[in-house]
Amino acid sequence: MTGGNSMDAISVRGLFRQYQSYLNQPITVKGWIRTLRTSKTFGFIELNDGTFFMNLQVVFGDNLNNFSEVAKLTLSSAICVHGRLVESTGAKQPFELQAERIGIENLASADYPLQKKKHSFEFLRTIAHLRPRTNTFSAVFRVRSLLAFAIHQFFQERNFVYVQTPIITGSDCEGAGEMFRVTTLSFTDTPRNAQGQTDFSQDFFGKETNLTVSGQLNAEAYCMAFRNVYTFGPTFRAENSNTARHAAEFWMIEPEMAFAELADNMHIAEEMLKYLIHYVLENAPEEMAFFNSFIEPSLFQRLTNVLNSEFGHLTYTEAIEILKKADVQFNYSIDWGSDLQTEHERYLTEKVFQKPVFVTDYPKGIKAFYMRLNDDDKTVAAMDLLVPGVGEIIGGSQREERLGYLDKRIAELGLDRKDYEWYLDLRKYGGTKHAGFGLGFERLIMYLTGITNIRDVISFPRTVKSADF
RNA sequence: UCCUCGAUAGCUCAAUGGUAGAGCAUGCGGCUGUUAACCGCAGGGUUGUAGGUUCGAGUCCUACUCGGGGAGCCA
Repeated sequence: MTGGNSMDAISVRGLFRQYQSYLNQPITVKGWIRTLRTSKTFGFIELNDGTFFMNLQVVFGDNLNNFSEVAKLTLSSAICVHGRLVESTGAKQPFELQAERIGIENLASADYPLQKKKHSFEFLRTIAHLRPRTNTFSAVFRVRSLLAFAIHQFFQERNFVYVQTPIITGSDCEGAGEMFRVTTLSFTDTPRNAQGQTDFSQDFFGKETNLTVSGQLNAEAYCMAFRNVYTFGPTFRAENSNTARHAAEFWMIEPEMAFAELADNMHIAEEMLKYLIHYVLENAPEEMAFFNSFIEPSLFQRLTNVLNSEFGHLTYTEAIEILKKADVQFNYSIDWGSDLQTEHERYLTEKVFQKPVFVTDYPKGIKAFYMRLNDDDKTVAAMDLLVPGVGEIIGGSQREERLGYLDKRIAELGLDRKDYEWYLDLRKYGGTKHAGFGLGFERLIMYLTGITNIRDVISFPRTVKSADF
């Protein structure tokens, strides 16, 4: 075989998964030097080939024709090792590669910024192009990849149809936050209409367009054709949010189910979260063990607790009663009608329930227009899933399927009915009960890994005042 | 956007208003089984930026920039 790809080399993952079958065999491995230790006539290399979280220990001696060169290899140099796999006498690994030839593919510059020590997450963010080579980020991004796959698998197993909704949206009616404008108009010579305003009729799409803040409304259209659908894609919010839980660009999963009510919605959300926890524990045991040891010491306990317990349920009104009786001094007052503050949510999920908890039936005044009005005429069939540590990880609702009610709600809020014509059509033509929710993909990763800053679960994070790399 | 803390060597951090240091990393040397190896020596600085106070500023004051934590908004 020609070329230098991994096709003709054994993967470190393969070795770790079944090293017995390679013992005392000659093998070739290609990878990067994570760390190297030498003595006068021998040395050790910890080699990472990208396929596995753990490193392969390579032992080399002065029988190598380029021993002195190898002994001076810098961290992150790329090498090709040919040798024999043997059982290790060291305590920390069951096997090691006794090198017979080491080819040097690239000698890394000595000023390689990652050292054999712990680095702060803040520093690593400044070298986001190199940080995937660290243990932590190697673990985070392999888990992220597995979770993305698991989400598809979860929904596909249940015959949900994956819908790719548009990233550029022409409707300004999604109401989920500030939007990023998409335009080809000149900023120095902006076309104006008779009123002196920007003339978007001359823009690329002939109208004002933005990056999507949610695929939900589009997903509802496909829901009414395929019954159960989900979206999984990037989402953009131009909010000036400076927190560890917000990014300007993030990924969201939005299932939407026809003939479903709020209870079905919560049921699938709980089932999904448990499925995903189970999946990563099963398929990324080394990575999860690393998180449990170095990122959040009680991670396994917490996740096991989630797997083994029923999620809590309470209505917004019940939550208000609990908070009023709470033996805690809150900074924000508790009044029926105002939204729950972070401190309230944390109290509920971390102190009262100590597990994920659904809060349902919020006052209509603090929720979106499309949520289904309850019979009390005061609350809507909304649900937020609060989890310890991260806060709100899921927000969803049963949608208002009754044309008259939706019409009335749009009028009440002073929205322009014209903008919702197609959305109202969905009710006109066979509209059924339906429900769905949005899951923040990064918040999910944070919850399952114990990483506390969203910037550390996105490859190249985009946040306020920061779009490097 | 608000509150709060911070910015000193490549990294992590010290330094009563009075000569800017250490550990790690890097370079060189030593070491026959290491595990963030170990031991010795060396190089490495416009103390975030711009002003100000002072005989003298890393240190005090003002503004700005960037970053951490918290809040709002949300996923």
